[in-house]
Amino acid sequence: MKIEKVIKSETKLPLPKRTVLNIMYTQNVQAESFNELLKPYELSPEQFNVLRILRGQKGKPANMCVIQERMVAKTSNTTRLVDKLLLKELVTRKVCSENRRKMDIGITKKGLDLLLELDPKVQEHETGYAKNLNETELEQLNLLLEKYRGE
Amino acid sequence: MKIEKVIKSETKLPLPKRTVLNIMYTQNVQAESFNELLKPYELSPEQFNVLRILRGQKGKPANMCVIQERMVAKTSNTTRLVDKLLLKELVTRKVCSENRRKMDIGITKKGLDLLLELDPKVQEHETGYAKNLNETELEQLNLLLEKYRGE
DNA sequence: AATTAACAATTGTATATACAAGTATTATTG
DNA sequence: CAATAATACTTGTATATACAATTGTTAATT
Repeated sequence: MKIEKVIKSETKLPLPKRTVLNIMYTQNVQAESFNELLKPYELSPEQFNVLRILRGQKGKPANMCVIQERMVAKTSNTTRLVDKLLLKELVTRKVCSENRRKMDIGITKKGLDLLLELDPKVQEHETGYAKNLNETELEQLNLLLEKYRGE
Repeated sequence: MKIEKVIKSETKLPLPKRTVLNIMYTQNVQAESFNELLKPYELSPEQFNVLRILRGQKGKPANMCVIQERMVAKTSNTTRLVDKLLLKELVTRKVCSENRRKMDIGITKKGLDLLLELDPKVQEHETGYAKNLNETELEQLNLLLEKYRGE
């Protein structure tokens, strides 16, 4: 669906505005379907993200600031995110022995099992969109987005 | 900046996941800078969006459901958004005479003036990103995003 | 015409997020 | 080595958002 149709605009938008909206809307669509996927598991996307970061640590616990810097959307409240995961017994938290200001956050067996269960569904979500483009187009899209951000 | 660097991943991500994250991150970057732009005016992006929709009506008032369907992110609470704008006297609200279930929302002079003041800054924000790509690339990006959504 | 269904908007509530201030610990510096 | 600064995390508070339930109004059905 063209973006003009999404926002019910009769006139064709100027290209810069069109692009801004297209990116915004695409992310919205993507996020929404991801949310649906997670809903039965009562995980928010951010909580899922934290779990995946922890698994990526391969046993080595992560500090709060490490988690924070690895998240796509740098949320301002990792503490409360981890609180929620603790309640569900998906992670562990203890004071870091080397630096008592820091916290060691680890993922539990239950957390790993949950991720394992989610893996195929997440994969499906990702490839579901990706299959709409061929490999060259996907590479192109990634390239254009990076260039667009201008970093 | 490559997306792997953003999330501090040492290994190259598979293309589908890479794309999902790239879209998410690009939207984040864009949204953040737009937020910065609006902050001095104490407007949230959603509030701004509503104002712009109302201006687009060219005098003709809009009902709640019209506003809702024109928003990029279909928020679940247009009422409270409009409440906020009312408090700032940027919009008016009265019961629709033809159908008393509906509300007629209009933009005030003050609202129009605010938009007028914002226009150049918003334009700058949009073209700021757009100038990182040439016109062909921009068209390409829009096309790929639409195709990616697969609608 | 009375009853039921559908529609448009609002309100309640629980949860999430943003931002600032606070606490505890470690590092720096005069 | 005491004082100050910096770091890592937590907490408070105000606002935002999601979702369900509610209210008031109009349309459809019997």
